[in-house]
Amino acid sequence: MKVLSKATIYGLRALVYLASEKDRTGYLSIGEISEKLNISFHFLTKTFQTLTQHGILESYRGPNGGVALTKPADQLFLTDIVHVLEGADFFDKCLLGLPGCGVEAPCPVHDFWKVAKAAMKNEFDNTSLAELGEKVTDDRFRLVA
Amino acid sequence: MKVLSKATIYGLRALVYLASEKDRTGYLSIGEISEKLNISFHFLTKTFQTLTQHGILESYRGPNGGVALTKPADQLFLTDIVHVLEGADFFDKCLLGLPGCGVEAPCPVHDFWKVAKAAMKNEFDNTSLAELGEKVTDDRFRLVA
DNA sequence: TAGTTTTGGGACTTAATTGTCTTAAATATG
DNA sequence: CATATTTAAGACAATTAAGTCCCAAAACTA
Ligand code: FES
Ligand code: FES
Repeated sequence: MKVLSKATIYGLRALVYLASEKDRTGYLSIGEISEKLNISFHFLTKTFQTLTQHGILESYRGPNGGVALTKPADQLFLTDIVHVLEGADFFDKCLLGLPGCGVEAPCPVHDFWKVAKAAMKNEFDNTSLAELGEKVTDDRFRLVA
Repeated sequence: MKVLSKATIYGLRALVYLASEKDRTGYLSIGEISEKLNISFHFLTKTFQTLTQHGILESYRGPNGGVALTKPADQLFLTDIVHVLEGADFFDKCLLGLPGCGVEAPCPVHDFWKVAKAAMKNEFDNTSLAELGEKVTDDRFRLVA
């Protein structure tokens, strides 16, 4: 069950890492993050550019530059990130790929899919980067294979 | 939120169509199904071959040939189809793409993802093609755009 | 048997995703 | 000002997913 693209997965892992290092002041370089998380530097850079353009991250160039969250991690939720990286219609898709789920006539799996989607959206809406970052800081949860 | 591949989506739509036409005896041709559902004939044929090879469908060649469910539609569940078309590990994937979800150390979203996955698996386990086919027969649910 | 219909299987093409690389722009330091 | 560091931007390559096509094999019809 592949729900998220690689770009989103890497972006999310990197953002959680950023949140988990909240004690460190200033910017964290993409080089460090990609190395620690074992993600391709260039690929992560592209994803981070998207996040910067959409106001999730701010970036700074040059020595001691890098990226930082634009807001406190407890004000950034999974839904925010997923909407940027997967599109605003992320939670509006028909399980059978038909257009207009919830708008046009439902497909035969709509009844339960609607419920499943709503439950997932609710979790994404209420899960902050801060919450996830703490779990990593506490070291009982992994961010890398 | 793209959960299923096109092959699975088409296969599923076609199987539900098959279940919805349960009054018709004998085989239904792939040509008819692909036409009614607006699916590429050749692409659907490939997916049907996979389903035939895995005992979900039986096929018959020649005039009046086609495909038919191997079992009554109330004995075929979404999980069966998805396991054939998406792989046996469909419900065992980490949301963040890490290997060994539920086996190795959990990632920070594991707690809620585990629950969401289990809920979905439960629905897939208990939803039969018969149930979905009926909804289509009753004509309040669509299988095509 | 010849011809038609239908699935089977594989080669092939196209499109999307994923990953790599190169160069430019901004910033800091000496 | 020259050089090093770091993100920005986009070209390019590799891989995977999606879709098309051709011909063989099986079965029926006449
Ligand atoms: S219409 Fe298919 S899930 Fe809503
Ligand atoms: S380990 Fe990531 S969801 Fe289970």
